[in-house]
Amino acid sequence: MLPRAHKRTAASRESRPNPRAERSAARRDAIIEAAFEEFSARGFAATRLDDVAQRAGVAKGTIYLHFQDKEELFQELVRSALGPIIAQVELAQFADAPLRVSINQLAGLFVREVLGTRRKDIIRLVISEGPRFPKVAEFYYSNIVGRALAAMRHILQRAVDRGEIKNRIIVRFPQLIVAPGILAVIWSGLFDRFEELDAEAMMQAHLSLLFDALELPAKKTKARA
Amino acid sequence: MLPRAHKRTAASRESRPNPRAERSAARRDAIIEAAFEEFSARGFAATRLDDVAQRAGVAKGTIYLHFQDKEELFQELVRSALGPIIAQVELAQFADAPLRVSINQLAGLFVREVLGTRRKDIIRLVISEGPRFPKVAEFYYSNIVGRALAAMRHILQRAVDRGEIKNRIIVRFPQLIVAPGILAVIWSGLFDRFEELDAEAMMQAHLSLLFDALELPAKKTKARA
DNA sequence: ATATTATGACTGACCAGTCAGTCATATTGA
DNA sequence: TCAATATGACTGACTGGTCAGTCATAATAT
Repeated sequence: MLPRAHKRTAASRESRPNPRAERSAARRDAIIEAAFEEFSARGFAATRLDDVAQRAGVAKGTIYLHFQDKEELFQELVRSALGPIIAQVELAQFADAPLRVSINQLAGLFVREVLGTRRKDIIRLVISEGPRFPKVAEFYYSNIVGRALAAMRHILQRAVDRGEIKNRIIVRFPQLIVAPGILAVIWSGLFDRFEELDAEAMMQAHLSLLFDALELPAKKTKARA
Repeated sequence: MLPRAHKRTAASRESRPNPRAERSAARRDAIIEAAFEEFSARGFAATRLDDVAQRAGVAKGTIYLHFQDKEELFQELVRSALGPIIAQVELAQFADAPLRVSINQLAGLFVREVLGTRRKDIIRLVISEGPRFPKVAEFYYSNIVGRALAAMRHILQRAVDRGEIKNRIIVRFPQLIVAPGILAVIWSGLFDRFEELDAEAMMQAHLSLLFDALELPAKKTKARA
């Protein structure tokens, strides 16, 4: 929910720089920011709202003025982090560019806006906690994953129609395009201290291999028992 | 509480030598099995050892006869689930087979022994909880991920040497081979109810595309700002 | 008999969520 | 303009419940 910009009474004065509502919104943001740090570091169950409050410089009760309960705080955190990129996700499909350009654009968006920011920690959170928070999983699927897949299918189908690519299997599994990105997100949290992984270079290599393969005619599938 | 049923009636004893050690081991296994169910469903922090005990048909104190504490139980759970496949991981590299055969073998191992079993839930657990349990992450890296990567690099390097593949970028990023498998593990927990994903078919498609691409000569990399 | 293993009631720490009270700011009225 | 009054955002001590880990006691095996 985005109940920002409350009632603005009739003669809404635009001059006032610091009305109550503004202060209040700032606190809400501070709480979400603090919740992000704590939830990322400890996971949902192990996070103490006392710590969130302290980090936000706020009393615990204040959290409950802005959020129903711990779970709603978590959901709002995910919403507010992912909301801003939702629009961008669907943009790529409308540009009538060649396949490589369109896909590189989407991949670039992912590398820049997710892997390159703390949003990757949000993705990790969704992966970790999502199964226990149907609302979060649904929001994430409806607003990000589902749309991104649809956009990619659209782009890919167009490329097939144009004859840019010969192998249509990728239209069935557009997930293959982003899989290394997901792996990179997971890797960064788990294994970076054992072995560094250059996510952008890997993504680059991946797309380059993939495009090469897609331009070849599809082979017959081997029958499998 | 569930049926206790622990009073081995005098008659039952003559059949086999049921030494204490055997009974004890069986209980340990039951506890680990129960812990698996509970940890998978709720995550580490939200799992109650009371529930684990009940599910295992054991009193809570019994858990502490086998494991130091909750964390050790969790670690042992991961160990015991992943242990059996460690050996297999390194086997593939010694067979002197063509690339496609070797890699398909590894991929088959993954699909069969991980995606096809409840081990995928263990992987999910490691992904979710690993960042907060360095011991688990390290065990997983040292015994599974690291070895698998090394084995794959070995196989791939040999294929390069033989001229089976022309593009050596994959030697640098063998992660690209398994990325869709990881995505499938995550997908199954989060999004299966919105959109089914045929992991094996996707893996098949992926490897087929990848092999095709690898047989082509590498192109020049585009310089990037 | 007695050593080993199992039990489950118990303890103490911990923490989400509450609510009576405070106080800075806004509104009103003269 | 500036008390007097109203508002509601904010506070933090408190409650009720939960749960990891303990240990005195009981069951069982040898």
